[in-house]
Amino acid sequence: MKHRSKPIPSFIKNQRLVEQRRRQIVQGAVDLFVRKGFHKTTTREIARACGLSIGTMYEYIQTKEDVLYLVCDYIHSELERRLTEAIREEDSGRESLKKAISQLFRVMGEMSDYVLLIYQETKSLPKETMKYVLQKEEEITGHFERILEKGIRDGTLSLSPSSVKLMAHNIMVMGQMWTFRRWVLARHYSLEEYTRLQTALLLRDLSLDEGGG
Amino acid sequence: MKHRSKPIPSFIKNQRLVEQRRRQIVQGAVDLFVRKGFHKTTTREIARACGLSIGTMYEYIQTKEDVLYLVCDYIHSELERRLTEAIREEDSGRESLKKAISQLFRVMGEMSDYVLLIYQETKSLPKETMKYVLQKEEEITGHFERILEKGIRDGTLSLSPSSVKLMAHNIMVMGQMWTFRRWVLARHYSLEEYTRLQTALLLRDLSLDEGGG
Amino acid sequence: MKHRSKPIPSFIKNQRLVEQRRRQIVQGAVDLFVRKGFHKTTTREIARACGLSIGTMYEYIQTKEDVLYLVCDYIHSELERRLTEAIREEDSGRESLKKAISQLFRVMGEMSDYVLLIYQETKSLPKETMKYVLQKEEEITGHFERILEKGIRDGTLSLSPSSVKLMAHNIMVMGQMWTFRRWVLARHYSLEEYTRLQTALLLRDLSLDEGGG
Amino acid sequence: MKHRSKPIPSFIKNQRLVEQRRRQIVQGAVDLFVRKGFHKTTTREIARACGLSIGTMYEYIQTKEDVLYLVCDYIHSELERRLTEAIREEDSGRESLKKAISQLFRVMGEMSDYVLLIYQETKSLPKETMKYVLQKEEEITGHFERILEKGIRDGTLSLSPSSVKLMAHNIMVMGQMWTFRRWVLARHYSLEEYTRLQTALLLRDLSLDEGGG
DNA sequence: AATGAATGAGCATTCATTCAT
DNA sequence: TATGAATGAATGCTCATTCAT
Repeated sequence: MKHRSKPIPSFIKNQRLVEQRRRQIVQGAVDLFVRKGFHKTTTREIARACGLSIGTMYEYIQTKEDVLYLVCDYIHSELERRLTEAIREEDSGRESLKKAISQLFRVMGEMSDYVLLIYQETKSLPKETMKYVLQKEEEITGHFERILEKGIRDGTLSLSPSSVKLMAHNIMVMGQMWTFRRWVLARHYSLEEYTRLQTALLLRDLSLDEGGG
Repeated sequence: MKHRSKPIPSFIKNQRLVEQRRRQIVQGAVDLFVRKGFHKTTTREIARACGLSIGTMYEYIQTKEDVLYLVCDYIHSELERRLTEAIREEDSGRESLKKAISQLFRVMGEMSDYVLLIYQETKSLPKETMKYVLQKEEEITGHFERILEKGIRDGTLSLSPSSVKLMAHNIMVMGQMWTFRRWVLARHYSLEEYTRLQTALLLRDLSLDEGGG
Repeated sequence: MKHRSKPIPSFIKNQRLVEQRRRQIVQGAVDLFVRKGFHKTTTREIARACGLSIGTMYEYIQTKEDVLYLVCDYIHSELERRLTEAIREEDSGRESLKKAISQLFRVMGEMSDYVLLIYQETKSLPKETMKYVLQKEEEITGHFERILEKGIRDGTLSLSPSSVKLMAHNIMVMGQMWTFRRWVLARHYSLEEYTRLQTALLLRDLSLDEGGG
Repeated sequence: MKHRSKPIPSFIKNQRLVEQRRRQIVQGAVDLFVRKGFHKTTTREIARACGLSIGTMYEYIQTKEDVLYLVCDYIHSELERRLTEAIREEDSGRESLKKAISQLFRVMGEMSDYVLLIYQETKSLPKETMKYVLQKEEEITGHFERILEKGIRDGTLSLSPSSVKLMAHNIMVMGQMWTFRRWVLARHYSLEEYTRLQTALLLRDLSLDEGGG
């Protein structure tokens, strides 16, 4: 199930330009959304932030919600890109998992504002558009599912097949947890400590001698 | 550190009446917020839903954001009430934890719309008000910390003291996870299955023979 | 088939006030529409012209098109009111017709700007709303149908029944013609001349000795 | 007084090309205007409909209102062309009139959408431009004046000279009436019936034995 | 001659809040 | 205490027109 982005119509014919301008729009909007939230950000602010006139901006989008979608899609793509770059084909399942979890925590630490944004504003998207965003989220979780399955196959991880999906989600949630609860966790743990403790917990759940589910 | 609710000024002297009317307001607003989100709900709609005129409603609040705060506070109180009613003084730490986790998943399943609301709209509160909400959240997590500490003291749970807070948050997050990811989890697991699998995972992490942290 | 006006929702509860304010709105809007046309008149101009703030005006209407409907409905009502006040029960059909035609031309002469407005802007109304306006138009024509039928019954007018409707429309159109073609007719005929000539023509068509249809 | 079309400046030198492109523009615009009205049709839509880029289109017109003028002028020309092709020099006045009326009703029936367009949108033209359109309208009516005069001269029609203009306008209005009131007339009469009844009425008014005006 | 990206003034509409009654 | 009419700044979005290429 390969993810397809929702096509946003544009009045502009030059496709290259459309992509460039939309990157501009996303870059201008993302920090505004993070700082003020989607609803409190005005289209005029977005236009100013991305260096386009309001009229020009609207040549490349149809509604303000399109900007939110573009932002969410960008964040997800960035997330996925950075996650997958840590995965090597030749590694064992367990090794892959270790690296992926480590990268997950690092990336979530660095992109926590953005991840928070997705969780808080996805519901502001039109129903149809929201599905695209949720599907992308599921797809990212899918990478962990595949690592876990590889570990089961090559015997380096222990997990019942029916728990694979759940465990993949658990891993993702532990990553996101830092973004949701940083305001309190950071008072007690550094990101490194947090990463170490949570990784230990997760790997122990998947150890051979103990079994899972 | 006992939680104190943020005092919302009112023009009305009769404190009993203030409380009654605010309960009315919360009951009218909460489902609107769940359904449409805070920003897309108008004060007129809230007034209609709670059976007050717009003028009267504003006698009991100062701003629309006050309603959001009252709603968040109500949800948190309800959450805490239902969580604590499952905890018995005479139980062992391990026994308490089992019951509390079981109750947590049950309550999160039932209140998932409300919990989602808090996570999506807290950021719409004024900075100062937001602190009250986050503090209440932390306080609820505190109940699990205290159960874990009891289990360590009475020897029924195994956990390093420095991991207590983290583990309490992990438990809370596993509860909330159902609200955030229900859209996909529910396609693969029933709430009962989900509860059973996650509880097993959590309790195994805290088992005597395996040690924690 | 009694005409019912389209109900326009309002946020204001006091029905008396709604009617008063809507009269204000109509009075403010009608001359703007006549002078500039519906599309070139802004809601702010209407609000200013009727002495309401833009916000207040929108408490009494839902859309700008509602104002157009209110204006059309007002014009039609005024037209009908002035037409019917010339009709006496005790008159013969022929006598009624003479008076009605005379009054029709007088009223059309006086209200020609307004009548023109209806003809030029009705198509700017939403489909559903347009039906109400057209129905009212038909209803006004109906008065002439009934006069013609009376004349047939009392033997003072000669006309085949199947031509009654057509002749009623012919009469109406001759009245409106002055509003559509005043710019050229007025260069050659005074309204009095015009009325005299057209009335003679119409009455001759309905004379006993000649028969109709 | 021969009608001259209003000259619309163009940046393009090649006059042949200007005329061809303007025909294209009119063909693209006319149905859009009929369907959506002048104000609700955008220049972009017109450009798309006539197969020109927006920039190219503006090489051949100066403003959107120029398109409306071109459309009105085209409709009038078409109207006149089809009307005059039914008139034969060798016919008597009465014979000419019969044929012209018959053709008038036929053409009005076929072009009713277009005729309606002129009546509803002429007022959207700049004052100066509007005069050209009204003059053309008057010129078309002039054809009937000339036929009536011929009938007076050759003794086949009876009409006082002072009523010639009025009667010519009456004829035109009876033709247009079908376009204005088709929505109700068509429910009671077919176009054929309508034509027969109205023609009978008009010819009776002009009969020798009865006199006119 | 043709193109189409850029512009920004302008528009209809909303809605939290106030305050006279 | 309760009411609800009044307010107007603010917002998302449009579109005729221009002009550099």
